Order: sequence, then C-alpha cells, then structure tokens
Amino acid sequence: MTSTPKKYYQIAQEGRLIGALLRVPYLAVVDGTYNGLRDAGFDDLTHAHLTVFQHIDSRKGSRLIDLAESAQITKQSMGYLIDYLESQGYVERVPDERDGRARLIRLTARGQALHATALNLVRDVEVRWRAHLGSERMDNLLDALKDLTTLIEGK
Amino acid sequence: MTSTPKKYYQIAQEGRLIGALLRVPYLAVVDGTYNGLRDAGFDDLTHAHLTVFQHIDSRKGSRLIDLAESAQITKQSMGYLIDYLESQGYVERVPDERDGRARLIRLTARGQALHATALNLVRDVEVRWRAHLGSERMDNLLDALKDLTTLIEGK
DNA sequence: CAAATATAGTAAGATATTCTGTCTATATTG
DNA sequence: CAATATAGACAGAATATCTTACTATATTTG
Repeated sequence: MTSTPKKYYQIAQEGRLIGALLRVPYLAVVDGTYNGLRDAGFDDLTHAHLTVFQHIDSRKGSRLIDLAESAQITKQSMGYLIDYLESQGYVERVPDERDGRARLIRLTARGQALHATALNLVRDVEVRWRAHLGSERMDNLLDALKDLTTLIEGK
Repeated sequence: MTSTPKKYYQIAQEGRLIGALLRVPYLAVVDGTYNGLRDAGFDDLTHAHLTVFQHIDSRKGSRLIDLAESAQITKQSMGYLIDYLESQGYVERVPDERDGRARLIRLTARGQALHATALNLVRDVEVRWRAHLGSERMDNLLDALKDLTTLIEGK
C-alpha cells in the first residue's frame, strides 16, 4: 500500500478545544455530502467543485467574480472550476443583461439535480443528529451557532 | 487588481443548514489562528503546515505515518510538509527507540513555541465566544459538539 | 462627452501541493 | 529463516491555484 486518503483539521490535545469540536462535525457534513453525491452518481467532481454549488445562487445564477469572492479563491481559479463544471454539463454561462462585461453562471438541469441532492444529504445529517441529541439540544445548538455566525460576520 | 485570497465552504441558501452553521465558526477559528500566528512572527507557514501541529504529540513526538493518517493525507505528502518544517526549524526527526524503521517527528523549541501560541489563540476565541453567548449556552454548545463528535468517531 | 479609471472575465505560464509507483531497511510471523 | 508487512524516502506525474498580463465593457469625472 502506498497512500492514505483525504480529510482535514484539528487543534487541541487535552480537553479538546473549540476548534477540534467544530472540525469533526463540520467535516462529517462535508465528507458525508461528498460521498453521498458520489454514491448518487455525481462521481466526476472534487471537493473544490462542490464549493461552486455551495455558493451559487441556484435560481438566478451568479457571476464568476462573486463566486470567487465567496469561495475565497481567485477569479482565475474559479474560472478553472467553472470550465470543468461546464464541460460536465452542471452549469452554463449566459450573458448578464445588466452588464455587458459579465456573464451569469447558472445551474443546468443536472446542476439543479446535484444541488437538490446535496441539500437532502445535509438535511439527512441534521435529522440524524437531532434524533441523537434530542430536539431541544439540537435547537440550542443551531441557535448558538447562528449567534456565533452573526458575531463573526457581523463586522 | 487581479485576485482574491483564501477561505472555504458552505452548503445552504435558505434558513442556513447545519453545514453552513458549522463552517463559519470553524473557519473563524482556523483563520483566526493562522492570522494570529502570522502576526506573532510565525509567518513562514501555510494552512497545510499547521495541520502537523494540530495532530502531533507535542511531548513525545509522532511517527510520520501516524501524522499522515490523522491528517488524512498520504505519507509522502506528510513527508513533504515535514521536510519544510524541519528546514524552518520547527521539528526534528529522531530515531524511534522501539522500531528501527521508524523515526519520531518532534517539536523543537521553536515548534513548541508555535504550538503554545496556537493553543492560546484558540482559547482566546473560546473566551470571546463565551462572553458573547453566556457561560451556560457556551457549555451547552461544547457538550452538544462533544456528543456529536463521539457519535461520528464512535464507529 | 472624452479621457481616465475600474470592473468582469480570459489566457498563459509558474509554482505549490498532493498523488502514484517504486525502493530500502527493519519487523513480525508461521 | 523465509515470507510478508511496515516505516519511510525518492522520483516523477498530475492537479490546483496563483501571478501577470490582456480584452472588452462600464463608470466617473474634469
């Protein structure tokens, strides 16, 4: 054997700091979604490609530059991802009515199918976790995470 | 201007699913730690290098192969990261008494300094979040995350 | 309104990261 | 002790992402 596969972060050792505690569930969602999509036949994508679906406006489409910004990569890198997704039939580029320089990246039917599948996979995880924690604790967890998100994004 | 920098995931649109809610705080910790280390003078590292510090046994050292497994990359890739960290004086390779084939990757004094700084940075975040949420909600959050971690890693 | 500047996107090439395949040395096991 | 497994290193390929530079269209401003 020559290798081992893919996963990610952590930060503590002792009583497990907040970084590690967020990391494990977060990566469980990410990897679970990735694997679920693969099992559902969407097996021609990498994690990087999925970031596009996570940031795109699934109805109206999004500009390349906006996708790049929210995914925090260069527009050139996002262009590279989009080229591939376009070649695989997940997205299409259409002119943006409101700006002759811009184009909208829009989900095709296949892209919409992937998007819907991904949302269902995440919701499944949420349901399993709710069953494990109980509804009250799960609601409290979501509330606390929302508050932190507001704090972080707030400014 | 030609570019934009680095960050990561998400998954919902509507009421924000669990993936997005975990992602924002998680990345806040990761990026906050990365930036804090940079500001503290540890500015010759990438996120990938930090994974080593997140997985290494800071006292006894760890084997390459174990680091690779917990970071979920190939041993060759981990070797590449370790080579760099060794060249920068963060770690050293010493023979493993108990296995002639193996060597232990150990933190040098500089590596220990980085490790301690990183732990403090994460603890600072935890303190700020505790102040924001209040102690009871923070404790509940940590408990829920621990339970989910156990569920996920449990089997 | 013409000139200057900014923005959206593409193109080309460099660099960095991670992988696959292979090899050596040491351990373990039947 | 022969066969097999494990820890790690080496070489090279593949891939992802970045930097620099360019075109076309928009916006701003003197």
